Amino acid sequence: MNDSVRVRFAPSPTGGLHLGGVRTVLFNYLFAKHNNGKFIVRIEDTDQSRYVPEAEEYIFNCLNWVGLQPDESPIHGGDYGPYRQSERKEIYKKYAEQLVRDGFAYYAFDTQEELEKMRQDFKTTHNHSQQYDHSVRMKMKNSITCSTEEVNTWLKEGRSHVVRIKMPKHENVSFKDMIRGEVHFDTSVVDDKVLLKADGMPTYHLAVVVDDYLMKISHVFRGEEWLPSAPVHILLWKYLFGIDAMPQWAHLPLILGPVGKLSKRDGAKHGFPVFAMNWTDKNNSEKTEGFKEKGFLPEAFINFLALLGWNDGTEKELFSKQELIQNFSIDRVHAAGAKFDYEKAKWFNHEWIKRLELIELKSKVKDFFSAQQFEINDSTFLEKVIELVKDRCTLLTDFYPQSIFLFETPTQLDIASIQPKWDNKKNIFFTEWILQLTEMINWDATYIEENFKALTNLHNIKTGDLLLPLRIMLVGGKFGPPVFQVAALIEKKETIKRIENALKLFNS
RNA sequence: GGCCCGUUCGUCUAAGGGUUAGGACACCACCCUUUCACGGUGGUGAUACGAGUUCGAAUCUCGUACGGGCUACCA
Repeated sequence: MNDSVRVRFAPSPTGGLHLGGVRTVLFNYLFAKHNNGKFIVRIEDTDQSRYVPEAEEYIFNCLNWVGLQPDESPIHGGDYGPYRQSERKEIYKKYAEQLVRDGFAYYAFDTQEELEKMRQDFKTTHNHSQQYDHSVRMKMKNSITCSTEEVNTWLKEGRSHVVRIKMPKHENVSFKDMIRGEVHFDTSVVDDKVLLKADGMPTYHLAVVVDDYLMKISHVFRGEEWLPSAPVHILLWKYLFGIDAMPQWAHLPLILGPVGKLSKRDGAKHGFPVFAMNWTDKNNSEKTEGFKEKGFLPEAFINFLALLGWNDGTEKELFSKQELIQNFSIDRVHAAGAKFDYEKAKWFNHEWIKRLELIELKSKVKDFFSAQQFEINDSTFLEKVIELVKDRCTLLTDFYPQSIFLFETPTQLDIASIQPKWDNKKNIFFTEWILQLTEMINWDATYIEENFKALTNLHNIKTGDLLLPLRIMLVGGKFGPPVFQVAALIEKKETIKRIENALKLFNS
């Protein structure tokens, strides 16, 4: 449809990658791929105080895990680099100065203390926090209020200063959002945002406009939290590159937690992950659990994320990445925020565990066993195990408890649930069954079951009364696949061994 | 406080003037299952409120209420 589609995800390397961040990546990616366009990742590392060195690598690891690979990025290369804003510092400075020259921005020399004083002085019951805007601009220390000589001297002295945009008074700025339609702002209520900080780094507002222009970004998908600063960006586009060159905007609905915008805290409080992968905060060693380690499949993860704010208009809910690419369209993204539902997320995962190719599932299950210090070598056996238990596994972490007894003898038996009804009659039955099992030649589930039932008849005991004891003997608890299939899988020798051991325990 | 965005079952959503307001998750009941699940059938459950436009409004308009976001030399 359009081969000049270029979109970008622009994370700030300050910590773990949030659910909402991944959803933004997803919509960018799907839009790009649907339109044969390019998906770019740009690192917005302009805040030196919040910069976390490990975060960038972590972000790319997450993208790798979910399978949303960038076409261009600091590590994938590309023709529009550098892709880290810290490496583009000089570029922004040039544009900031151009804006000052053209009268769209100005130097401001106010110290932190002076800013604080201003906010206090102008604070009223009706104005919680006074902005640095047209109403106070003339009372502050900047290149509009001070003489040219003064300003030049300060500049020469290297006095600490920022560049601020000069918001026009009473101008209507509007643009067409792809999701929300026309959105209007009165520039009088927008403040004179800082464009270039005292350390020479740009703020987001300047950098985003400059880089989107230089990197030829055609469409911008970002979270709804950016909507209020859109007028600043629109004006910068107008001043710097012309409104015709401006990309199309789409402000994505927020992903909500139990109270407001979903946060890391919500996850900790309610026991669900919020980050894509495990993240450890180096400062306080605080660990935050990720969807990957929690046992989610990337297929399920992107599937439920896509359905948070988008649907294809049919009742279809299960989409592979390819299907998402094919069917995605921005006009089916809706405007209201979506509350994250962990139960539904788990349902998606369960569905994907059931439908994923055995080969792919196998290696993941193996990894989760390794995480429990248990190495699986017999791949064919593992396949049988997966087929047998996958219906009972919602998360990949469930495979271990749901099938470990197929690999090794259970150490803990739930004796309590059979003890009250255990008697010598049952003991005699099992003792005799062991003898029959020893003679058995056809070791398969149906055959074992038939044999078992025949013997219960002979002993005049209800089969149902013996099934649970057998299950506890072989599995250890009241769960798991059909008990004769368990016996078939663990083989004759092990079955007999487990019954013998359990018998000793039950009778003591 | 100001500005901006939003509002259909508890949750995710369909229905773009005419439907008994549909589906999915969760929940409940029954069936299947001599365990636990899967699966199957059915059920509870929603258009925030008030005006207007219209023969007819969940759908268009306005107001109110409520929810959310922003209001940093953070993104």
